[in-house]
Amino acid sequence: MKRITIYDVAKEADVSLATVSRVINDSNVVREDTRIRVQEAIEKLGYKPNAIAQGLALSKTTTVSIVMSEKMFAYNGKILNGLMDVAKIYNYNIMFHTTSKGISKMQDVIESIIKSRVDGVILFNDNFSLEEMEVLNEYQIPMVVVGSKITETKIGNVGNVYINFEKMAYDLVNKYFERGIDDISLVEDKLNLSMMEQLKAGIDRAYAEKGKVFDKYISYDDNNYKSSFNFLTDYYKNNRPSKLVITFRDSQAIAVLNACQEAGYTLPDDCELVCVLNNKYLTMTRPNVSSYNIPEYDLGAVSMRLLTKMLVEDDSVKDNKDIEMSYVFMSKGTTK
Amino acid sequence: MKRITIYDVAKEADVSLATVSRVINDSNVVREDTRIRVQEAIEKLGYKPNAIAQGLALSKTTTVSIVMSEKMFAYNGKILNGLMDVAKIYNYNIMFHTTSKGISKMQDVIESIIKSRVDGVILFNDNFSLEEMEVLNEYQIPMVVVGSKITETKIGNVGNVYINFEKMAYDLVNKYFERGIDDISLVEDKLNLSMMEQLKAGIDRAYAEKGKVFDKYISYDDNNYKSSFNFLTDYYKNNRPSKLVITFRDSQAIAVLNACQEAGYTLPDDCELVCVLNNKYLTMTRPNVSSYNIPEYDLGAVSMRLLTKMLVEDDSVKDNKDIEMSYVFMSKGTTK
DNA sequence: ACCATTATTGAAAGTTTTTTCAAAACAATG
DNA sequence: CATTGTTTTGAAAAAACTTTCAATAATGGT
Repeated sequence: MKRITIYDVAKEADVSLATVSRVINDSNVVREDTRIRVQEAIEKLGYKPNAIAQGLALSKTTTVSIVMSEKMFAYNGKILNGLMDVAKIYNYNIMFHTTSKGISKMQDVIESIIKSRVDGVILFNDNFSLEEMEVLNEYQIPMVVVGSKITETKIGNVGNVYINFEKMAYDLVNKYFERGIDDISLVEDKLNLSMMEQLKAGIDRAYAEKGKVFDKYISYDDNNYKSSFNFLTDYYKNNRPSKLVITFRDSQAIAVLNACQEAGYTLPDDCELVCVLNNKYLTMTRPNVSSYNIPEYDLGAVSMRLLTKMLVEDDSVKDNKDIEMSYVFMSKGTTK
Repeated sequence: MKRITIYDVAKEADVSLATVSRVINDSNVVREDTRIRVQEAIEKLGYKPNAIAQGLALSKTTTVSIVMSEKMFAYNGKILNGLMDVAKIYNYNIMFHTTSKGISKMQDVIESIIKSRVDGVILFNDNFSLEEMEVLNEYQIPMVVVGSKITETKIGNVGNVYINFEKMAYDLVNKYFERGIDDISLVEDKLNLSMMEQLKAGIDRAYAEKGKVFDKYISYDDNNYKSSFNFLTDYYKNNRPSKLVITFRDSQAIAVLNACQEAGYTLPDDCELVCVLNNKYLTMTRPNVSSYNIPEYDLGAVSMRLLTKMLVEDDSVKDNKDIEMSYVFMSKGTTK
């Protein structure tokens, strides 16, 4: 079965391909009656423009790449929905890439991004490096980094839509300082390095201002909940929990909650608990876990919108490529 | 900055483009010393083949589309990982599409799939219809449907990798029948229609064989956990829970669990609870919720592998396009 | 009815690759 | 060294579109 092309439509409508091309691209120079004739031919033959050929002719694929680490995948459903929705609005296709730990994996992804000639890319700020961004930049591919703040803004055409985790942690710690509490611990997370670093930085800054140094990290191999729970239960049977425990992800928070309870403590009286990333599971525990409501959908939507603007070189983004998103603390059952 | 093309490489290496094309495609007809010369030129200029032009020349994009409903997105992290991993192995790019409820949304996705000339598509069996598959089929696009069993196998080139939910429910109900229990209820789920239908069918079949008819559906608007929980708490304060409650998703199971406990019942003594889809959150409750361990990653991996075989018209798939995946029941704390 | 505009169309070149077919280079044989 | 047979290479066509520029058609004004 031969695919029908623009030639077939041209012949059917008895016009040249130039004219057919004009009608599929909504050019306004074509006369009304011929437009109709062409449209009928398109309809009759069931013609669908070949995006590949268009891409070649225009050097433009109306496709953007999204790349994130395999691990973070599960946590970003809503961000992805935001990204997808606005991509749809602006008629961009999504090419999806995941990176895994292996050394050259991000290299492979970059390779395929370059070969695919996508118009732009959205990077999740978890496990890629500066050099990798620079490669993309050499190829003039606009990109936006979503998640946390990027430190190097030197590199060309890159936007950044982020949550200020440093400030979040700084403010949180200070709030407890004001209540006279400085017995705080942080559950480490190896999944999202950059965000974690920023949280730590914020805590450190708060402590430093009081002339103290923060060092209460609770660190363990948290590959699965059960082992985390066991580790923590053990831990809390031997150590009194801090007055405030900060975790990054829901499963860590729930592990802390359950382990504390297992060890005979009650929250929030013996120990307060704050989870950075909010999600629905934190409302299913008893008590519910306090957390930050981060506008995940918006993070995605705003990122993609920013990218679409960058792609058409909208002047309004020239100096507005850094967008800090706000968040709100949701006090639930594990904080006073 | 001009993108460098195969011409530039040809000139640099002082050969024709045909030769350059041969070396990038690993053709074995090129002499060793010229191959090296060309490779050096490629290296020197940093040439990356234009996948779009290749796509046009070959009528082959080495890209496959994955389409799933926006709602189901969050539940399919592992399946997607499976899909991505094997796509990477076979060097396919992934185009990602989500469909939302609106009437024409799936139409839009199909439109863009056809225009993109992807080589194949993976469909999640949630909210698309037979007609939509037929459109894809008209364009000769091989597809595999992943998730639950498809009823119509009439349509051409489609594979199916699935869990037999009908049998799962049938067996489960019978197991309880054997124990003399027939007071069973099912929490309805509006998200994943096809899988839900199959569960119902299995339950119905088991009841029918006993000359009974099943009608204990617990149905409510479960858009968020809180409202589900409130509804169910209310419900269980006025109605004794069935001896067995079956739910589809984790959040439903947890809502039932918490609501029952809230209403003063203990599990599994007053009520047993089985959740069809297993995930880590079901091990964070007390007691842990019994569920079926479904090989999600494998569902994805097997589906993609099947598709890659279909794409090269591997004979071994000719009559093996239906693959039923196994699952195992994990008895945890909510069943005896 | 004629000229000057303006609107509409088509021919042809350009986009970057693969592939076929013929030509050129090389090797082997008598 | 001539001839045959293989390898290796290049010219040109093909893939399906967009766009520029020139040509033609339509319109308005006189």
